Amino acid sequence: MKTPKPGIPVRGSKTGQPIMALLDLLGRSWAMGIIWHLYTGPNTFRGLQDYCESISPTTLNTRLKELRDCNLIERTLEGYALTEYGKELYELLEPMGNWARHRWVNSFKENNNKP
Amino acid sequence: MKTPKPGIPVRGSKTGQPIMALLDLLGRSWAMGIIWHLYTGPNTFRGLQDYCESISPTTLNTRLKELRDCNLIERTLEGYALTEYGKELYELLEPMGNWARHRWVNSFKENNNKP
DNA sequence: TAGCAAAGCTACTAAATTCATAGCGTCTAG
DNA sequence: CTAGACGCTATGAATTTAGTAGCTTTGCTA
Repeated sequence: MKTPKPGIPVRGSKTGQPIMALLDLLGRSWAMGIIWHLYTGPNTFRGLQDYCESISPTTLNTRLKELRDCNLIERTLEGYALTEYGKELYELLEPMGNWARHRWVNSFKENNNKP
Repeated sequence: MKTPKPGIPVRGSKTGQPIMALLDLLGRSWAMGIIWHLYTGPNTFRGLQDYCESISPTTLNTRLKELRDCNLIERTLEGYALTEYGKELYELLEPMGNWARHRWVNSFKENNNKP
């Protein structure tokens, strides 16, 4: 699977606008989950496998490669870890946690839209 | 495809933590792209198809259903549009645009990691 | 120093998702 | 009527992901 990077054609943009490359990258299974989890600290391949429960090693490996190619994570002595860029991105993602918990959930209580 | 909602088992959380449900929902092809685009204003099914270029009507339709089930978009007389919740979510996504353009791209210039 | 366990994968097949294309039914304008 | 736009559905092929097994290396440790 081709790694989406700014400047090359990606899903949603033939010219590879950075935001579209980013949305393409993050819009793949487990990509955001991995970043979310790594913020708690570096982790090993098997550790991530356990965390993700249902991820296959094939997918985990390609996802890790993509995230490395895009400079969001790197390998350290303690396992995979977020880079500076990865941490910055996490911090942009973080507010979604509170929003999901405190705002989004309300939308399911209104007009009998049960989860 | 099962729509991920808070409170039910989703990818990454057997108990359906809201953030995991959200990451599951957004981690599907075109989901964030649709939200990103709809912020510019309501659009029709065919309009979205054109915008997304390579999306199939099947996928577009299931994605629209999921986003509607999760209260992020709705149908209006002018076509599909973001709900209040959808707009809120967009605003959380928005900073990623600048970050991608002004920060992330730099990571590809360092250490000859060409896009 | 032989054995064992953990880590980081690769290989392979099956299932699920997505794409690509064609076309149906409804509505509105001409 | 007829044509075109719209919102899809149907079908089959291609791509992605899951599931399981197991190889290779490293570091104990007995």
